[in-house]
Amino acid sequence: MATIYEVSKLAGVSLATVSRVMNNNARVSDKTKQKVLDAMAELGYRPNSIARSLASSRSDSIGILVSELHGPFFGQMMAGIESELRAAGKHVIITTGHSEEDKEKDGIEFLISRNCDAIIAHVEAVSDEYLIELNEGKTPVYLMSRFVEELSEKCISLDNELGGYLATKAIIDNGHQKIAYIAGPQFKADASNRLLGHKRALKESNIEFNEDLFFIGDFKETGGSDGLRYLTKQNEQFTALVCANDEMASGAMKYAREHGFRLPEGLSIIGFDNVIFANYLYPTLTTIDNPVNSMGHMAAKLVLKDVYQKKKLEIERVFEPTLINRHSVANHNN
Amino acid sequence: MATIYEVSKLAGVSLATVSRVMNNNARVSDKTKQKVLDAMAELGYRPNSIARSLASSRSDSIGILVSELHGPFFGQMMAGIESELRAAGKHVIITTGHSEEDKEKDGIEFLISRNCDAIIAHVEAVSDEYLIELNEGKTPVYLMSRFVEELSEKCISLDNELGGYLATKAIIDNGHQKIAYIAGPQFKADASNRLLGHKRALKESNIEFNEDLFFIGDFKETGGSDGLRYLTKQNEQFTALVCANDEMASGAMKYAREHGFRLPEGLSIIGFDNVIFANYLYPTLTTIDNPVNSMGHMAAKLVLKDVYQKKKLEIERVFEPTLINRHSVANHNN
DNA sequence: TTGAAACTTCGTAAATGGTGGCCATTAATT
DNA sequence: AATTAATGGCCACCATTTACGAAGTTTCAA
Repeated sequence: MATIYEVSKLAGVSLATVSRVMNNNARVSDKTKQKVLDAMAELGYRPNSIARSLASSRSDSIGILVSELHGPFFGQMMAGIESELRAAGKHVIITTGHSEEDKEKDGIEFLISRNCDAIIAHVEAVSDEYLIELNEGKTPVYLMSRFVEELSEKCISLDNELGGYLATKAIIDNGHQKIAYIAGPQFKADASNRLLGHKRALKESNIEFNEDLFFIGDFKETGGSDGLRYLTKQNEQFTALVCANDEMASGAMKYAREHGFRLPEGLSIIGFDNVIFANYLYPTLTTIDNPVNSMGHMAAKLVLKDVYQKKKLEIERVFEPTLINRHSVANHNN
Repeated sequence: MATIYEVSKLAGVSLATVSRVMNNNARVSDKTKQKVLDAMAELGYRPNSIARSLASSRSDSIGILVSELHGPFFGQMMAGIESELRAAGKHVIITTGHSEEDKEKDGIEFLISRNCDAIIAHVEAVSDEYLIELNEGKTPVYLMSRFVEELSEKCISLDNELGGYLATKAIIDNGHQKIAYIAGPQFKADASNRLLGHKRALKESNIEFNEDLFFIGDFKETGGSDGLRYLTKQNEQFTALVCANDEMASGAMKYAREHGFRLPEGLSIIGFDNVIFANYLYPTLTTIDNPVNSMGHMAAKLVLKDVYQKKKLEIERVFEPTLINRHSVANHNN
């Protein structure tokens, strides 16, 4: 690969001038500029971004840490971040944390060691303290779907409590009283906040929270099927099932259909997240919209504003979930 | 952040010795080694992988280029690659090409400029010639889901023609004769090969390919719904619809249900890819399994073998698709 | 017992491919 | 002639790797 040195030689200018042309941060006459560009083209020169980054301690790349690379949730999130940043000429370096503390830390340290200009992380296993300390380092860290008081300026989050409330409220408004709940892993803040919202909605309608109608799943399809199997064995009737995410809802729907429930007449189900395929399930899934893609865009904008000094960007840090009515909830009123 | 220099000072040894301890590629006495390790721990030292990469022109990271970050297909692919590489202590840098030539090239050049030790790319828009030339550079490039004769050693691909054949064959075996086809964008090799397979199956059963029962979609849900709308307006009867991927199949199913088709009695639909949610559609989607996750693992193994000299890995370069029978195809025999 | 060969262990310094500050030089403008 | 714009030339610097070679230590045959 050609180096800047060869370019300068071919163009008959100095190293500094080539660097100036590349970064166009200093005045260079059009004529010399053209000579340099021609030389670059002729040599097929591509700046070595590693060397560049080492010398300037910038990298024009942003690290992203997600729990998993697959699944509709993270896909939408990454896509949102990437498209916004790419439009601004920045690149993205993605790695995973698998919701395990060690791996999350490892991933973050990798991103830091790659001189990322900023990190956007969706972390679930590391502590708030760790994140606070991390933020004192030279690489700013932004958090997706997590709210840490001390870092409130750097969090893009969803009001999960409100979402949990809206889901259960929608069920209650349709006349249900016996309501089961399949939660997500409680160490995840999203999951525990959704549960809080669920409890608030119950309380507001004077429905008692019933431990026998409660199951903690894994946020995957199996969590939904396992959960529903467990719940049906508790000798407690219920007409509706609130699932803490759509994947568990789809698992529950499948299990329900295979075990003779009529949907939604026999069992109403509501999900959370409004992932793409919620609209393709049968019956189409009533759920709570989680605007992850927009949140990804917003996180990227926040980085552009803070780190790259793009001034006039409007930042919105807390997103509100909304109810998406489809056909998986039956009306039991009248 | 502490540097190697500070570590060497604290440990009372030279820079080189610290480097040796880090890479343990040269003999260092246990005593000095311990001193160095202690100093590292005390300073919380983390090697700067950028500097390291510049000096050694290795990076222990592999570039991945996918078309999109979202969607079940790429998610599974990335996850497969990443988990295999991570287990080997390598990191992954992901970027996107959006199926556009410029962006794909840009992405590849970014990865090269980041000193990736290898690139695993799922590219659709760039030409074979470009890829061949690319491979003469110092960064080896591996191709996912694409077969280029000259680079056959570096391609992990699916026999899409066979898959296309199997799908249509399955439909024909169920007694269908009037078969519509919604293809993917024909500049994508996957899509055009699947179509070839479809035509082969038709020919084998002496069914003529009918232009009025053919639509080119975008590989997304809209492609399926738009396609089915178009097809129903052609005044040609058909009892089965072959879709070149599951997402279009789901779009078609939705459109069909909304327009009064009974599934699968009124219209049989088969997909391709066997993405996660195919199993959650209603009716569950009969489709062709595309083992992307395994292919991702295999691509990673290939890199480990070629680039990092892990010898005893078994490599399988061409994967065979298989038919997954579920409930979206009705039997019209007898 | 001894001394040279062989091997360990570790330091020095160059190299990696750029950035960016400073000052000097040259050319164009006023 | 003085000012200003457009370069060139130099050099320190970024954090690390790695050839080279200099000590120090072992081994072993004479």
